[in-house]
Amino acid sequence: MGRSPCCESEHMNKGAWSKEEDERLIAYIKRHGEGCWRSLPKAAGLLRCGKSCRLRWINYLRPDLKRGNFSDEEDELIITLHSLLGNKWSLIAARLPGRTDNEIKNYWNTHIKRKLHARGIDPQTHRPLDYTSTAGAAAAATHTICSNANNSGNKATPHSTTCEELSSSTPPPLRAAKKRLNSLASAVVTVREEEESTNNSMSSDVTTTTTTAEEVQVQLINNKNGINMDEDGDANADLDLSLCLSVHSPKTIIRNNSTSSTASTELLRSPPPLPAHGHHEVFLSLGFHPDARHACSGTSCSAPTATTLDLLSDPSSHPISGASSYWF
DNA sequence: AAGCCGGCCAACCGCACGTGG
DNA sequence: TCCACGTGCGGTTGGCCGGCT
Repeated sequence: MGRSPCCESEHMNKGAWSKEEDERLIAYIKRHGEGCWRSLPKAAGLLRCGKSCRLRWINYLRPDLKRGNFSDEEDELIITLHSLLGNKWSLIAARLPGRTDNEIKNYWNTHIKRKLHARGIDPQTHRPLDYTSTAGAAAAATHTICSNANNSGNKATPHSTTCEELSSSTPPPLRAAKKRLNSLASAVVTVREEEESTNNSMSSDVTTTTTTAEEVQVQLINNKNGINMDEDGDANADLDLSLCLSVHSPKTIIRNNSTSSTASTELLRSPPPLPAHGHHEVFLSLGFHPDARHACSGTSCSAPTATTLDLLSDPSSHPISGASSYWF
């Protein structure tokens, strides 16, 4: 059961915001900053619930919002990110400055879906619409299912049965690992040459076992969620999870923008050399299938249960003086 | 001109998650 | 460990608007 609605008060305004309400909200946030949404309406003299204020600010009033049509580049980026992340609109929005998750979600549903259909692409699987029941199709479907199973909506989908099967067979540590990865996904990724001994709160959780520029195997050890990540990816243990990190430059992502879910496969298969400077796109793949590590580390990433969970990136620039160690 | 229809999008709703007591 | 609370996310709704008949 969820919590009761936050705005059950009978005297709350609902529906479209008036100009005066907008001005009050903007003025208040300019003075006091964002946060404390529950108490904000009263403090700002608004007859709205906190959630409504937050939505109005984030989706409409924020000064850094980009207005106007989506560019072709943004279209392609959204398609690429959706093929990797599924309906994780907030994560996709994080990669498009000035765009909100709501805006991207609406744009996806009203424009891009149609665009992909016109191209003969299934917008959910990113596979050709006539793609039939080959092993590859099954793998792709599973990939999507895994990604979607991680979503919170949990609305029934045409694949819901399989999804439920997968979810129910997912061992608790994996669920915790997914949570963990999601939290990592919003963390800053920094690549530096030195300071390997510098430990932040994450570094006790994550140890890099190799530090080549092209691929990093990551072992999660004894983190606070109680997950034990085994680098071996032992075939006989469901609980043996493996992670792989591959590092790519943003340009490569665009260049490899594919109309199918093989995009990530290609990227993982042949990551380009790290540039000396700049920031990097990092994909995390979590596998709970014995093939997952193998899939991530080389030949194929379309393993049945390899799940690309989140895109890690930091749009702000971070000095990179090399690529010998990674932490986040 | 009026009615219908479909597209668009701001806003809402229900739920999950993180956190602190 | 449990519970309450605040926050954020993704799916859905409903009203507005323009095009068509």
